[in-house]
Amino acid sequence: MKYLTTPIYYPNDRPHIGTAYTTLVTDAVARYWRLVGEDVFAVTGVDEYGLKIARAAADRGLTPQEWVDGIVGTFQEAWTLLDLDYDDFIRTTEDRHKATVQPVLQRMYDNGDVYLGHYEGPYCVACEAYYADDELVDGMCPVHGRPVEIHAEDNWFFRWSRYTEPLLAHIEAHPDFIVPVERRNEVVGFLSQGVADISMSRASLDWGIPLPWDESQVAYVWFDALINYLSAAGFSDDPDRFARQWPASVHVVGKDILRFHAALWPAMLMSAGLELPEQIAAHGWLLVGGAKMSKSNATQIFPDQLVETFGVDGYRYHFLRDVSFGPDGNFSWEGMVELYNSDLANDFGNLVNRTLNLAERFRDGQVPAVADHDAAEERPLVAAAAEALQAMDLFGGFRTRQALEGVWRLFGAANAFIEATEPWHLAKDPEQAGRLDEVLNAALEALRVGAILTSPAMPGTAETLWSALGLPGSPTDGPLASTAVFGVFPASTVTKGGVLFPRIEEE
RNA sequence: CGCGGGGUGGAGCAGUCUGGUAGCUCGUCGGGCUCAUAACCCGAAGGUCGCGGGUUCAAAUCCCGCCCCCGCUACCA
Repeated sequence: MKYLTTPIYYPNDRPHIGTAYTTLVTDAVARYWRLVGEDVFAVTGVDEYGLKIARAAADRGLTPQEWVDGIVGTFQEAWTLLDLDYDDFIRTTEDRHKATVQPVLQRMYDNGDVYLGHYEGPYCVACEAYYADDELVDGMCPVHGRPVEIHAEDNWFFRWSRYTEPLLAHIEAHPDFIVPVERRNEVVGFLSQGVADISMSRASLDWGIPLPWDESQVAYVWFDALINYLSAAGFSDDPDRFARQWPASVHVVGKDILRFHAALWPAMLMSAGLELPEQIAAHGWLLVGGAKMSKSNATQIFPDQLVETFGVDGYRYHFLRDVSFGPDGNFSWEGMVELYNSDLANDFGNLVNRTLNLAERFRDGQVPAVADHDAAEERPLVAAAAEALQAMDLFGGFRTRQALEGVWRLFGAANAFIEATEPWHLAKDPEQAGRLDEVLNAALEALRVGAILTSPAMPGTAETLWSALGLPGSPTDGPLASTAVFGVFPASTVTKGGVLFPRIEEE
């Protein structure tokens, strides 16, 4: 059982390519596990409580619920646009979530990890937030440059400090708990400095989930948001499923929320007496022009702007292939065009086109099955297929880039194979008819395997290719280990169809 | 200040944890092919792996020091 999660996103704007990246990687990895034959449950959703949502709604004269109801659809539409599949979409305003948060927080309370404390400090009315003294700029709010007021409120605090050592021990004992390793080091460094207890409630806000022991306060957003992973696993409404599904296999997150997931969330779970997730996988940012995307500088890019030109699978391939999971990645239009033309139009698309064209032109689309593929010229192709299959394992470790590089080596081998065997010459010699059949069959077989191996990254294209090859079923039927092995392409009727990835010519 | 990340042929990156002929994509140059989306295949040139020291038979990789860039404040994955 593989239970994968994305963060639940803050629905105060439509998702940009960074938000989409997290969801895309999770989707591709989930598809990989399904292809392997694993039972998979993948969840995404939205985080609807908190100050910022309340403010955004108030700015528009709406209730928070009205506001989030209106915007949550833009997330689901974006995920649909990108062919991102999920088994559940959780909203923190749902009853099942409240029914999870309250008992979990109560367990933390009962465990003696919660106490009433006093929160006092500089407060910016415009931000509706407290600041630390050293965050102020000349005594003013760092955001608004306005004077701050000293506010005070009594809040409930979580004894985060109590879990510093147990967390470090857990990380030590589980090397893959936080990946990649540089992110793990970051968390270890953070914890080693010692953590302070953290305020877990807000008295001044009513847009949230009330604490069960003090209904005058609502849970601070992170203390309700993180618990979504339990809610979605069926904690409150499906105990049987919860028993199978928890702990989560992996929480996929961006590096900015790593600490909450790798340091706070496990502490909460320890306090509540629940198992820790097996892994937190944190990726870097997509930079634009070498800098973090920002709304204020209008450098945010949205998926639909790219899908228009590159198509859904062009989009998916680009981010899975061009970006390494751990470090920050640079996005540029020019780079995307280059990769698309090189990998999709030239290597893969053209291979499909030329292979199907050969089959149609010389065999009317009817290529017979042949005995086997042990001719000397076939061997590199067969080997490349086996290596590509092996490379797929890298998906499990989020190394989508390396996995796809491996798959592309199969396409390279197939292009070289066609070059080496020269079927267009074989076709001119009637005595070579049998050899031509073998060659075409092997080339088609490479495409069949390729369709399966590309399906986690490019599900639509994989299906299209599968149909063009005249094959029954679906490339995702799996399990991978038995379907994606080089054999003898079955007798079928292949049809050339249209060009999969038309070249993009820049003006 | 401190914490974290990064500095690898023209461009973008991998490799660093687990030292051992420096790898990939694009670009450039030369050749081949003509089934194909001016695509494909083969070959070549091009790097003192930020700088200086150290450990080692051997360092991009481990250790020490230094320089430069980015994040740690906002929108925000």
